[in-house]
Amino acid sequence: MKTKQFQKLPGKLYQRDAFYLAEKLLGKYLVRRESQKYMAGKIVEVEAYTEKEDEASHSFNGKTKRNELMFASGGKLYVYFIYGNHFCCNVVCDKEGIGSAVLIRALEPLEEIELMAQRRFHKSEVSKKEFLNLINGPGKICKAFGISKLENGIDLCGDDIFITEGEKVPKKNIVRTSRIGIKKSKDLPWRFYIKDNPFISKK
DNA sequence: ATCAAGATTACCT
DNA sequence: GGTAATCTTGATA
Repeated sequence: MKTKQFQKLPGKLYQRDAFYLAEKLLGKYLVRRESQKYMAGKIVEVEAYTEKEDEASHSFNGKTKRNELMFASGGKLYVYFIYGNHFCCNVVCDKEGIGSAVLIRALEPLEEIELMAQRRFHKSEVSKKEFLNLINGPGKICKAFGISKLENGIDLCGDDIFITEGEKVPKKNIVRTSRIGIKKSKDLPWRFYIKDNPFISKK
């Protein structure tokens, strides 16, 4: 695969806070290994969720069985099930005991696009429109990458799911807005995406 | 034991 | 633009 030349992000990067990590993850490559295949996409949209002053965060009311991964040491994958249908994946960040994570909201397809298309549309050829909609949402990413409850807690420093160095995104190309799809804490500007990228989930 | 909400998506007009 | 589908979780409305 073309992306294998890139180095995995160092584990200590995930120990930083959610805002630092959210911006840092833009332009990096999320890679999912399945036997010999490596699916990959460029991270183009993320959201930060923290424990304090964030009513929309799963961690706001403290640790529960569902959200305990958010309180783990940074560098794990936190996967949750929502609306009876969809999984969403988050990068756990900060130190052990701090309940924060970065939601991966949208990717630009890079590798194993036919496999992603199979998972999403049950066919390997996609139209232009289907290509744009392949992994431009948190539920779609998990469907295409085959991420479910089984992947909850995976260590991103391992070989199954990891994030590599990718493309440098200049500060001026990072847009910061309020988050999407939540009712509480709507006004906090904790969503970040790459300016003018066609694979953003929503304007 | 019961219930309402939810970090979404696809399909409708 | 609007909403049904679908089910796990956490609080007890």
